[in-house]
Amino acid sequence: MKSIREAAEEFGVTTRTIRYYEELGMLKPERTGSNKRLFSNAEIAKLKLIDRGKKYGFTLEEIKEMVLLFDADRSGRKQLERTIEYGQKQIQEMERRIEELEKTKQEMESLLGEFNEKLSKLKGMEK
Amino acid sequence: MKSIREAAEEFGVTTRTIRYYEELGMLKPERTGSNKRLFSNAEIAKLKLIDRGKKYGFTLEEIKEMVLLFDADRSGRKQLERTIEYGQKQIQEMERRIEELEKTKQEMESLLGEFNEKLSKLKGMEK
DNA sequence: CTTGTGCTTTACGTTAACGTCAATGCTAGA
DNA sequence: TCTAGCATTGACGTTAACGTAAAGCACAAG
Repeated sequence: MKSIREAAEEFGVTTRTIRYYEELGMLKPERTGSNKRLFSNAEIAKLKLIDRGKKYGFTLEEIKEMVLLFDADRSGRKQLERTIEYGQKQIQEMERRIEELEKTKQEMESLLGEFNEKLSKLKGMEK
Repeated sequence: MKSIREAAEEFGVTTRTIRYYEELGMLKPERTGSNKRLFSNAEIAKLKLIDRGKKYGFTLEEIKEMVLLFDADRSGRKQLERTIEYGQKQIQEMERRIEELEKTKQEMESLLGEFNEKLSKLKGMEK
């Protein structure tokens, strides 16, 4: 069980940020007797998901949907099926993004290739 | 040469958005005699880069740096070297993001694997 | 010629994702 | 017991990335 400060430092965010995520319903930390937040392993795992999600440009609303996969009441079969279906959509979206990233990366690499050629020519000329 | 409207429609954004990118110095379209914007292939290529960049969460400021690789005055050797160096950094950053995306994707896949097991058990029980 | 349609700039409005500040409360240590 | 250092909940401020509205210019159709 970690305090809000420990959790915040682990992910390089402020405590305000963590409280904000709670406001949005993404986190549900327990409380101590004196009303202070306590973060279990499960809540820390959700923070990890949020951290990653932000880095590649999902909105908090989109991330929330993912996070809820960890929270969902999976007791019923119907609920379980819906969760799986939604999860698969998320995975497809990630695959799409990976492809686009690689496409752009390749474009930049070929652009840099051209620049390198130009540079070689310049080097050849100056001797 | 495309009009601002054609360019906007090609990327599913408004004309306001395109003017905003110009405000930020990311685009420099030519003008007609009556002061209307005209987008060459090079400007459209930059818009393509912006479009991609946004999709995986680079800020416009970050994207601007990339776009400037296309614009840079590459006449001098020093300038060319700097451009190449910067481009390589951008590529590394993309590689980092691709790795993270794949890591998260795998985590979600294993989570979904667990759910599928649970679902199988439920199905087994109900018969 | 004027009416409509689309472009122009200028300027203020909006939303997400926090930052910052104020007022208050617990609690460990001098 | 008092105070320093954390936590708490409001509440208002800020920035990026546009949206929206106003006022005017250009030009093709009727």
